[in-house]
Amino acid sequence: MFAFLEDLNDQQREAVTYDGPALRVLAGPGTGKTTTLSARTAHLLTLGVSPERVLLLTFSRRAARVMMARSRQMAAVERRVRGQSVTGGTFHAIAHHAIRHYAVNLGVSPDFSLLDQADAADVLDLVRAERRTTKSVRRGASKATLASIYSRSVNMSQSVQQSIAEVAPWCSDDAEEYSAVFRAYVTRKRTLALLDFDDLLLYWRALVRDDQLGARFASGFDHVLIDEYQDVNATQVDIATALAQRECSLTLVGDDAQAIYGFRGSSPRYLIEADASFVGLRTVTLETNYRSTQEILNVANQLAREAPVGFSAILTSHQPDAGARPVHVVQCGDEDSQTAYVCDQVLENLEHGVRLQDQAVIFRTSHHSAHLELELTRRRIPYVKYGGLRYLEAAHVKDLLALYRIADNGRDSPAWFRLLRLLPGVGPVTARRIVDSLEMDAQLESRTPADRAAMVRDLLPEGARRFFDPLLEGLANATGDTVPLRADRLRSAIEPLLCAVYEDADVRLVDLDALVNAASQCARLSDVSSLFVLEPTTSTGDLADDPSIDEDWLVLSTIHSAKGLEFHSVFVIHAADGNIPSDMALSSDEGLEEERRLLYVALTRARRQLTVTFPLRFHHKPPKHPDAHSWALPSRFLTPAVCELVTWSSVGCEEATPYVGGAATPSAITSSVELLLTELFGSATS
DNA sequence: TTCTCGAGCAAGCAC
DNA sequence: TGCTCGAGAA
Repeated sequence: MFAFLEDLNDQQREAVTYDGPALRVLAGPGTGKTTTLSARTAHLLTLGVSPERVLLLTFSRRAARVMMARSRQMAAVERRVRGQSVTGGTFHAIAHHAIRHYAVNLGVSPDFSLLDQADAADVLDLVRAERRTTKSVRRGASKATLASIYSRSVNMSQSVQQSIAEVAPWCSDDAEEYSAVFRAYVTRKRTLALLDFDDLLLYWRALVRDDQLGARFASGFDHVLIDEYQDVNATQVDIATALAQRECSLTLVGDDAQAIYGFRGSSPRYLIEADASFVGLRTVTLETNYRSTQEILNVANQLAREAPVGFSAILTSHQPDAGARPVHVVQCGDEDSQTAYVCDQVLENLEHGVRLQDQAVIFRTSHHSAHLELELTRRRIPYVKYGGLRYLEAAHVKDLLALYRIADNGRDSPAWFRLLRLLPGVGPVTARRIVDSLEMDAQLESRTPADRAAMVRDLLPEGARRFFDPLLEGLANATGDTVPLRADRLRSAIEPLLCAVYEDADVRLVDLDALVNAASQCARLSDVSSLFVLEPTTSTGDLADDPSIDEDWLVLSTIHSAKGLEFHSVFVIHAADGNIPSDMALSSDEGLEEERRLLYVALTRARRQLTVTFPLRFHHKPPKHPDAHSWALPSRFLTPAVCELVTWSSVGCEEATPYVGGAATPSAITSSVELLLTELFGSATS
């Protein structure tokens, strides 16, 4: 027997050594999912499967990296396998590679640019504006909502009408118009050689379904392993199915209790009903939890038990632990006391030898950490934040990426539009006019980016040329140079412009180094953008200010970004009703249940210490009531039965009453009463 | 046509 | 709190 098999339990070993067409591993949190998947990969390699014939699909680059490194390590112990890596990455990243490779066969321009979410929304907004001949009285969906309606229809293969009903019911009367906008969007993308995230999956699906191309693609792989299968959407299921039909052995790993991506078309039923889709599917269930104390699992189990459906697995801790600390719920007077409490506890843990890196503060939405971040900075506690504002969402980063995109795909109108508006004296009208004339060009496809830049120059107002000339020169000279050289040259070319546009340019320019560095790994400049978009660095800290390696830092993370991670101590903050569950999710039962799973994911990140906090009084910001606040209720998931399993305390407010959540009344009622009183009498504390 | 400034408003999670 | 949109001045 191979050494790495000895450390596994029976179920894990069964999963690792399974030999057949399709395997499903149902693995609750902390049950050794990563270990099992890595060991299975290592096992395959040890049996002689060559690494590049194993395809590992994950939902985050971090997961792919971890898994690939571990399997390599395990296999290396057997001394039979060289340190070569399996093929791995996110669905979108693998799709991207495949489409670049087969672009010509797929009828896609090999120079295509990739639109991220925001880019896609911009293009949609643009085609909508172009179609709006008469001034519509009704105010439509925001461009972001527009994008999510589109994406939903595509990913769930459902009508626009249906998607609107789910996402923006107030727009239901305009379904026809939205469909027309989406048609125009599709056409526009094709003309300009643009692909959005959804297109990546659609084209990949088309590829694997095609008789010849699909066979060719699939023949490159013997085994396909898919992590977090509860988070796949219909398109991804189709891809998996097509690969299975082409004789790839499939391993699906997931946990329906941790399905938290319904908003992008995922559904846990694909995992649950996998036995119907895959012939000969064998199922292995992992139930022993190696992560958390039984105290923590009891709370998670109780939360699970109260779900109307699903949550089949009840977790049992492997750790016999007499002295385990109970789960702590802390009711805080307001946000200040919540923040102070968390900071104090973190420091206290640190004094007891728990490194900051082994402590995490997790929350429902990115901005929930804003208050805490200020205080951490004030107290000089270093931290990294996962999720939230991404490095590549920063304006100046997108500016340089736009230039990179143009350098490869001179047709990329959104990139041109973005770049042109930076120039002094060029506003939306001029930029639009120039982009239009580029698109009108009969020889659109045959011109080089530098040719197009020269055309642009002629259309610019005099004052803008001074800034544009370096760009023109950068684009013109770029041909023939290596990618890193071009990347650096273009960065230099855009610097004067960015200095003129941004007041804090000196800070921003530093960020661009990361882009230039990334270029050294890329075959083409537009891949720099793809690299960042598809395999995003998970924290802003990764790139912005590389914290020195030996430094310790606290982890802040959204619940979504925390999935798959574990920490000695976890603080779940802002666990008030309205935040968890988010009041935006309350319109449907599925929405509410997804929020329950979200809390479940949050709780099960903790190994030894779990603290849940919520501020009783918090500010919110309706117009005209700058000082308004409302009184929060604890999350409705903190039911009496859950509360029996935890200890309660309070800080910054009166004696703690084990306040029972389960409020059927939304916090909006308390808040509206409070608002009225504030309006009449002013704020009580100010 | 661009730019500036103030009023009004909106809201998340992510490849 | 931070952005988008509209009005008005350059």
